[in-house]
Amino acid sequence: MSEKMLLVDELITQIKEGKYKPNEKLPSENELADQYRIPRMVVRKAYEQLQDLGFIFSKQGRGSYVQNRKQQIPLILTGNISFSEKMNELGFDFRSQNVCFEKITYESDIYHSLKVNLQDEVYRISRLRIVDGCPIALHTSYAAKSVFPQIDRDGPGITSIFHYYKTQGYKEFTSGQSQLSVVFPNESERKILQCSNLIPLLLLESLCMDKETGTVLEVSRIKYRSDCFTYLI
Amino acid sequence: MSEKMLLVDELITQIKEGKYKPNEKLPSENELADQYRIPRMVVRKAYEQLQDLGFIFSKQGRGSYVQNRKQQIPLILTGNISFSEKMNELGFDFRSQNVCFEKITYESDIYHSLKVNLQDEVYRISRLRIVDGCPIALHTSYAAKSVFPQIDRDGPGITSIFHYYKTQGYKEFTSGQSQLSVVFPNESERKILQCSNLIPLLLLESLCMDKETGTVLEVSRIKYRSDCFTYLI
DNA sequence: ATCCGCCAGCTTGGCAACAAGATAGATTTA
DNA sequence: TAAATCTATCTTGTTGCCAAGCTGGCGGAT
Repeated sequence: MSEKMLLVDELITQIKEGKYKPNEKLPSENELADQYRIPRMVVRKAYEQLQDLGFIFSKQGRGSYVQNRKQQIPLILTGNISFSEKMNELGFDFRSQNVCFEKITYESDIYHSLKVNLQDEVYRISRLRIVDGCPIALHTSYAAKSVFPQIDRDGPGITSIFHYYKTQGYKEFTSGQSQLSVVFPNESERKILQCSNLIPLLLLESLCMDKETGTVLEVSRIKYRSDCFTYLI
Repeated sequence: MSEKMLLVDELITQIKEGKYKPNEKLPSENELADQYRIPRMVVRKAYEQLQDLGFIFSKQGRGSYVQNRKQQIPLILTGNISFSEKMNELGFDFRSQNVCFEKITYESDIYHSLKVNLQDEVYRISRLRIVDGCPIALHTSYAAKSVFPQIDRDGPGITSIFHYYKTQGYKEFTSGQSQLSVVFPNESERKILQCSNLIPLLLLESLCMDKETGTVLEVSRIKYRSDCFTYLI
């Protein structure tokens, strides 16, 4: 197993160093196997892992090629300006797309964070963040009907949640302590974010509260593709 | 390929839900293959990926077993108190170990950040952070001899770098803007951190400066095992 | 009764042969 | 001549078989 890992390490280094350019063909499995005096299956497994990691893609009958990597966009995590403002500041072609709106079944941690009880209706609103045509983050908000009585009607049209909050009479916001962790995408997230299964996602969880009253407006969960960003904090 | 990913997803979910307990034996490759009506090779590949991800381990002739996962320790990232202070605050059995001290060859970004010139000697000091006997972070500092004239003599004995700075006459520190990204461990990092190759590491890069004079004391690079922590910011 | 060795049957690991897809060039055909 | 087809050869993908390792039970020797 270690042989595979070492080969993966070496190939990643070579790709990053630019020995192989994007869309350039890599050595065939047999060539590499002969070169390193290792079984082809080891090279195969290494190539498969590089595919999962999003570094290369392979085509039967053709060969394996270097995937062109996303640029690393520096992103300011702190401060409570909205995502679109952040991106516009940096001068990126940015758009947002509502991908999902639905009522959720009871989830204790979310209901607890929102400070609502079991009978309350809670809705999930997911927006996909797209930069230069490339989906780079999935922003999911959980909001209660008891705070936003018309959420079930308005929900499907929301693309900027901060804007919606303002139309509902909330002017200034504070965010609770944010929690950061690393997760891998599940099936649907892979499809939506168009990434392979070993792209780590940076998960940022926080609460958004009304500055004046302290009302919890939403539980916010943002999953950023870690291959697209570096974060400044 | 998609079949493998779906199976990996499902098995991870089942492990997290506790369907399979730590050190419990998983179904054999053939059993799962029969159950899901898929080739054994698909199950094999799924199991191999779960090994790389640190969820299971396999023994030839025995079977595959659930790896007991590390607990998720909440860690406060912000503030400029030292790592050991942070951990003591949380009441963890914490120790630190000097794993490496050596002069580095020229690296433009580090030299630039330290604001030193090509002739300067720069040393790398790496400390391994261990909680409850489990290595969870690798803290690497780069410091110049022009700032710490006796660094080449003192270096090997340093375990707390903040303490060393204080002995050198620096009292208060500020940290520059921190940059956060996600990387995978290389060969030596895998060995030191005792983790498999698909454990994402949270890389936190920052500068440490003397509050009074603004002198850049070090470039700091901390690699945290993402399976051991959640981060509060 | 107890111990030891053998063997059958399970497990994961590895490999070689084959399948399938693509391509380039030679060859055939209109 | 030009287009179509065949073929040799390269590529990645798949499969099935056997090796290697472990376990438990059976049976014979002590």
